[in-house]
Amino acid sequence: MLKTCSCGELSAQDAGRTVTLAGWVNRRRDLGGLIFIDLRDRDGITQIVANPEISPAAFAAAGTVRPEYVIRVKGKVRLRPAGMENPDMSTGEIEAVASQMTVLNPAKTPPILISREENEEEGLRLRYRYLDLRRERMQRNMLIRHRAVKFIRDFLDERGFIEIETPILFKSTPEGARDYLVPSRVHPGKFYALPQSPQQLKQLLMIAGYERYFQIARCFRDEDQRSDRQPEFTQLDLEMSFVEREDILQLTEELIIGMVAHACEKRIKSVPFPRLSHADALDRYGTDRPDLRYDLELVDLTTIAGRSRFRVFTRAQAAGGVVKGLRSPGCADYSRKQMTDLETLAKSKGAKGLAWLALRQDGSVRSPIAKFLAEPLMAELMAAADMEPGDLLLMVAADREVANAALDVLRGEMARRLRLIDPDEVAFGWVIDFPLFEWNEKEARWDPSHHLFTAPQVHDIPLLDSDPGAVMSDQYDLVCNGYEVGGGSIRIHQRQLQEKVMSLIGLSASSAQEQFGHLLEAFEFGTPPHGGIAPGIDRLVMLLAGEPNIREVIAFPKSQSATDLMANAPSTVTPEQLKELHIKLDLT
RNA sequence: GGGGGCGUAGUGUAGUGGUUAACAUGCUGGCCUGUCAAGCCAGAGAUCGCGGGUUCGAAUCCCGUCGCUCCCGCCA
Repeated sequence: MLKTCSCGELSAQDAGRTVTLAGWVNRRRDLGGLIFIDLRDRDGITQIVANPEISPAAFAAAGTVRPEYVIRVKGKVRLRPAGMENPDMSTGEIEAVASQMTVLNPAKTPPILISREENEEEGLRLRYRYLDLRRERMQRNMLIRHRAVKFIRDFLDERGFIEIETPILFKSTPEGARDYLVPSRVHPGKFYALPQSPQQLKQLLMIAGYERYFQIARCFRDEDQRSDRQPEFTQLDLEMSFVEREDILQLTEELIIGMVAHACEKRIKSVPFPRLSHADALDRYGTDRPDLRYDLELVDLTTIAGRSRFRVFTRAQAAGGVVKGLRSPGCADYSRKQMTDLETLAKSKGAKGLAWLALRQDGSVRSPIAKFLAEPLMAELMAAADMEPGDLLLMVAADREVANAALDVLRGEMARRLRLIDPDEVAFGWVIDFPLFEWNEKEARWDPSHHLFTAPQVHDIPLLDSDPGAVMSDQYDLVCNGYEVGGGSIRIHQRQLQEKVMSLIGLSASSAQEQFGHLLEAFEFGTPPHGGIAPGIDRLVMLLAGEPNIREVIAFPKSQSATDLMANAPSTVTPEQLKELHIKLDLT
């Protein structure tokens, strides 16, 4: 090794040792007759002093180095002179006095400063990702990610799970998201698909008798990006045989609790994780992935509001829609501009407008729709929303979906404005009892609300024939801070039931056979009841690290248009490559 | 596919039709033996994303286009 110890490990106890350090010049402070260098490696920073009276050669070398030069320094560790300690540095009690200094490699002035963040355009950080990754923030995030994954592996290993790799080149199935395709050279006109998840493979591993499987699995989906979505992402994919829902929830909960304690400084708000049904989540929070860090629940005001003379309310009710409200404590004095901002937010989710009613401290009411509300009705509305003097009630009248979406975003906005969010806290919860199907208006058929391998709850199986929309599934989602961070289910393990679900979602017997024949066949060779879950590693680590998007916890993420700005991928290939793959381009 | 925001020295910003495009930071040089966002002095550094148009005159107005980003659609 070119170094005897790291820049982060030295402390007062090392005083007197002669050490060799190697790393990057973080900063240099040239005082003329004395030069200080903050030497950085992955482990930390140690201050180097170059003094011409101790080593003229090292002092001369120190004069030539610049930020990001890679250097090697031999020197004696000593306590800093009294009063010169730096309490802001973990190594601030000591410094290394250079007796030798070698430049291992000089560096051009980097386009971004490593030692400080300047809120650069993200494209620039991605183009020079190897420099961005040198920064403290990214090194910290990579470390949190490593610790989280290491904990997962150790935890599951102790519980008898084994990690098994599954293919990256697999089979396309038009269900679900768009596939990334890989052309086959030896089979002209045929394609592999990159897995959207190892779902089928892990079920086949259960059929194969492995009972407890997991994988830190890369998944690929060719859909448009969001701040919490990348074209390739990582899941903890796990599956168990002979389990019921409760077994998976318990195991996952224990895993997450340990991981949080192990990987970061966050506290978990509630243990055990609160559970709510899918229907409850929508009623109370307007979303199936509620942010449980704060209360602010929605109230359904449809029946009261429907008796008002306000046409927007009565029409919504008549059309089968809802009027739902959100009490905003202490916001009765909101200005017109503040109200307009909230209305703009509501409209961004499809609401036609935002009705509101403020109960002033003196008991008087301020509301643009006051003239449509008789006094007793107004009192009823306020009572239903638990209004106290000083509160503001925001109301959206629309179909249920739009009202929920608008109030969900308003709820988040009010929580920020009212500072109800503790940044050191993460709030996990379970959403359970999902409907097995959602009605697809456009295609006039049932879609699986999770995926087509999800088992219906046993007592609802008879409803598959009579009322598919009422069938509840054994699906469960893990949510955290308003993100879906994992989803799973008990799976179907019988061919007949699987075929029934396939036919209900409009899959013909022939295409079911073509796409899933291997799985259907396997079901007939002794398939144990099984189930599992797939927590999203990127989103979890993002929340543990307190980052606003998953790119900050991925070493080499893609841009929103799915490009790699550093390597410049995707890129063109040679005509020869295309010919081998039997591909002709049509770029019209 | 659609909507919003952003694009000006290496970096972050200011600059809403009129001299030589400003400030901070970084960079280069000089001075400086206890700095740690070191300090002081001097200096270099911008075809204002790109293309077209309007105008006597465009960083600024208009059209197009590219890139980054946020959102909708999409994401079993």
